[in-house]
Amino acid sequence: MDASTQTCARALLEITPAIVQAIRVRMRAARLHELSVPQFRTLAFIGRHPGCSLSDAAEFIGLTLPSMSVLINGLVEAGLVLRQTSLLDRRRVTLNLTGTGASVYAHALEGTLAWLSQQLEPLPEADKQTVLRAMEILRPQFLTNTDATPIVEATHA
Amino acid sequence: MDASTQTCARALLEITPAIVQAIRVRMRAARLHELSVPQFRTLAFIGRHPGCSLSDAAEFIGLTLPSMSVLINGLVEAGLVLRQTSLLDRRRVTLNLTGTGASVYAHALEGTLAWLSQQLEPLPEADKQTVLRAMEILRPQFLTNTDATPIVEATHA
DNA sequence: TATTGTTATACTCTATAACTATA
DNA sequence: TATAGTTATAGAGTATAACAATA
Repeated sequence: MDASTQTCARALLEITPAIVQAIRVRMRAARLHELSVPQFRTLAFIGRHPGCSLSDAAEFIGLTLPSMSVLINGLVEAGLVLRQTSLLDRRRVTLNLTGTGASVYAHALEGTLAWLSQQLEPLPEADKQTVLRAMEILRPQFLTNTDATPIVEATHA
Repeated sequence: MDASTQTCARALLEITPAIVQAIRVRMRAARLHELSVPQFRTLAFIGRHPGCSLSDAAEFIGLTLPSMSVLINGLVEAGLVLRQTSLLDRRRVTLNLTGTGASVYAHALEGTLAWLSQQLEPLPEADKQTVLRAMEILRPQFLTNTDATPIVEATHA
């Protein structure tokens, strides 16, 4: 293991949790949309993968199946997600955003992006490009399965 | 707000929570060191700022004072942190790592870094440099007060 | 028998509100 | 009166274990 890898890992371990904590604090403060970070990420995933299963979401988000089941339950009760038994395999569940879910997600995304953009705005253009490239580099290392889910039974009610 | 800022913000919002979730899962799986991500970050902060107060830690980590009080309580009970009343201002509390705390932190850091390095190792050298530079760019935007705490009453028992 | 998901239970994390002690 | 911290209480998030339904 070379030195640059270690240095890079150490920087990631120090900085990324601070960024996420800042996002969490901000999302909690903005009472407009009552979403936790995992709920937000789950809505995003379902939006990108209409008709996905519970397991798909759990694997992508990094939660156990029971935890995701509970999380989804909350989103269903809040009217943001539609959960239906799959017609092809009655063991499976089919997840879609409701109209409300899509708009709540869009609203939360907009608000969080606006705040995050404010934080980044003072940076020189070159720095923003560097950050963007870094994220693109890291994406495949940490986001598995981004587009592997078959799009079936999408209703997007 | 220009487009590159928005794009950059969107990428950060998508990728960093996934990285942190992966770190969380990994830290939980490695039962060697029973530390949550906030506990780990708090130990790191106290290690870098011996003799810091509860408020210092709370502000840096991004928790409320009661939440940090509870978190510290857990670390004290686990024998990782020494909490003493300040001699200069008896309202304040002075935090230091115990010997156990320092070694538990070092061990957790080592284990997590080893895993994280494995994830990064396949990347080309140039990409690692880009990621490292991105983290250095983001550090001052999201890590307040990194070195502002006066180092007093450090015992490091 | 294997797979998908849910329920039961418990523990951690975190917040707000109310309080104590010190300045 | 203001500040530093704790305690009380409650709610959300997550895990493991046990279960039910379907393939």
